[in-house]
Amino acid sequence: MIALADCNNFYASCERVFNPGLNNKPIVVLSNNDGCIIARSNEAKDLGIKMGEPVFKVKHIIKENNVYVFSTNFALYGDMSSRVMSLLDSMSPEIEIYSIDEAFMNFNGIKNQLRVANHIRRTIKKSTGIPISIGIAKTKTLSKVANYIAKKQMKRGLCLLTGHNNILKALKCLPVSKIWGIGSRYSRILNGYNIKTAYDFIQLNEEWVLKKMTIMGLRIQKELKEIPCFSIDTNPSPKKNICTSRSFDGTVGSIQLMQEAITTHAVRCAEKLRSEQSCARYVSVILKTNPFDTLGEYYNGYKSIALSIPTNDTIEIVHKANILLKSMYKKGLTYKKAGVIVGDIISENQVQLDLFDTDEDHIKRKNLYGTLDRLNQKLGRDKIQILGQGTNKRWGIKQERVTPCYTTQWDQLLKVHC
DNA sequence: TCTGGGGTCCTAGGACCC
DNA sequence: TCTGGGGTCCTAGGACCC
Repeated sequence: MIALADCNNFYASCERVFNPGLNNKPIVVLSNNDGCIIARSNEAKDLGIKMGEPVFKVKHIIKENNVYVFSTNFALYGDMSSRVMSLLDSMSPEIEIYSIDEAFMNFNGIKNQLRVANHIRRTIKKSTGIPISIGIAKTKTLSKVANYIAKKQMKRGLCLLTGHNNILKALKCLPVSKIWGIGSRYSRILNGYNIKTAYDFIQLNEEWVLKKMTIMGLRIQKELKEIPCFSIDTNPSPKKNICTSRSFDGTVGSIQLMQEAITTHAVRCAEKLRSEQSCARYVSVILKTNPFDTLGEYYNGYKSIALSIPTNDTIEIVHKANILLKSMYKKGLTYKKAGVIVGDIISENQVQLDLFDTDEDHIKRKNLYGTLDRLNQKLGRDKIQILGQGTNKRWGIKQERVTPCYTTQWDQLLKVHC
């Protein structure tokens, strides 16, 4: 059995912890630049304020009802999250932290599951001030359903969803759009076939689901039919890419301002890489014009570039990001959003060393063979050899292929090579 | 006037190799 | 000169989540 613990209205609840006078009052938390609503207390939900709605559309509701408005404070939310998660961890044999405010717990073999869940709930509330709901069921997707019921019906924030008939009954009341993994797009498609509820969805032919909704859709369907397809991942794999991006407070046209933004984001990416003790093999820059400006040209640029060596070095990442920016930037356009992605992330102490170069003259200048000699000397063994030349398919550049080399002496290698 | 940020997974199709 | 198919890697884009 799987239990899903989900903090209620997490960001709003965090603000309340430090200001109990806000209890029972409507609260909203806003996104960057105070543009969108990203969290609401129950009172704010009751006023009809929707998730993700732009603030200007609900300004009148906020004013008329004295809704308390907060800008995001991610340092606070992150800290509160760690406290909640470490408590959950201490009370459960296995947990998977799924997001800032959610965790799956392995409840296999636990007797009196509702009583245990209730104990967890009360402990979290007492120790952190954060209210949580817990849904328990046989699969992850069903535990999501159980959690939805726990919140909806205010059953003390608990729901144990077992028994075939009970499950079917619950699925009959659940709109397809509320199923975990089925978003607005698939909901619209399913509704078009008159599939309105989760119950309707599980009646569908499996081949049809596979064809229309890929393997993910089929797994979701099986999970709703009590066949587990997603297991608890207690040791999540490291990130595959890291992104830092922001919308501007308005639009930006000048290349200088864009460079400042890209540089800031690139620096942040490098910091995140180092804090994870990782290196990235490519840098991407994203530029977006204002998608709501129907008159302007919509340009969603996305480009990548190989780094000569996997790196987490700030200077190198900033440099590459700015080169990309210059190649993508179009004069005359104004941009609404800019970002930097670093990807193909590998662990810092398990670096596969490839030597790339963009043209043969450059290789000669850098004296690749000399570099290799020094590298091999440094490593204390004659291990890295040039295997041949070729065009790197991924990046479309000429490349000297060398023996892959896994090393923990990353700092030294960088110093020697650069 | 004002519309979030940070991720993951899957697939189709092209390029390339043998 | 023309012709083939399977496997794999890679990219772009779509869909989703919180």
